[in-house]
Amino acid sequence: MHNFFAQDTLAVAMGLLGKVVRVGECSGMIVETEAYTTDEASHGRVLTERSRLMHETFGHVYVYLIYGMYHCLNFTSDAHGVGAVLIRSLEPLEGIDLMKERRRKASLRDLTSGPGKLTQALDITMKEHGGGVGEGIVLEEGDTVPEQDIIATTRIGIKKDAGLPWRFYVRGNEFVSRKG
DNA sequence: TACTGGATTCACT
DNA sequence: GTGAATCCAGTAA
Repeated sequence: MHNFFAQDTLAVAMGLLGKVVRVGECSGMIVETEAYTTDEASHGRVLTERSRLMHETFGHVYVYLIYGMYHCLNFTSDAHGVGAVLIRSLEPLEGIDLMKERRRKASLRDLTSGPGKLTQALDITMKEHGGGVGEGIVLEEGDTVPEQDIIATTRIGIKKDAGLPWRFYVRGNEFVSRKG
């Protein structure tokens, strides 16, 4: 799995679709990702303390706090460049009751259909930041296909002049990739 | 040292 | 469709 993250970021973002993220007893299949490299919208465009992980590692967990309230889960990528893949949505698989409790939501659809939602459901915070994939946050090969269309219910909140990152998601049994 | 604004979500109209 | 919540990394001075 470590070599998987050495690939270029777009390949990693696409390859993550269908894989399963597990944190403790909770798990979900990745159904939407977003690729960030050195474009205007990416933290990786400049080397800072925060973005150093994107520059210097691959296969590591990159978590940041957004709007002072929500955490976003990324995996760093690209052995020879700068990159990270944002996990935008999951299809809940296991530990659904616990995830509902954390989210205070009854609807399966709303449980992990957004970057801030899934970190809340899986209890992912800054404590996971910098760890290697496979430590607290485990990635497994998926052995099923998504049963329902679950993609992030909100638009990407990137300022207009920054351009838009590549997005990958599953719709039906189809893998879709598009810019923006 | 002091702003500024964001890879979001939710409640409300 | 609109606006508020909330905090810290990045930036400018």
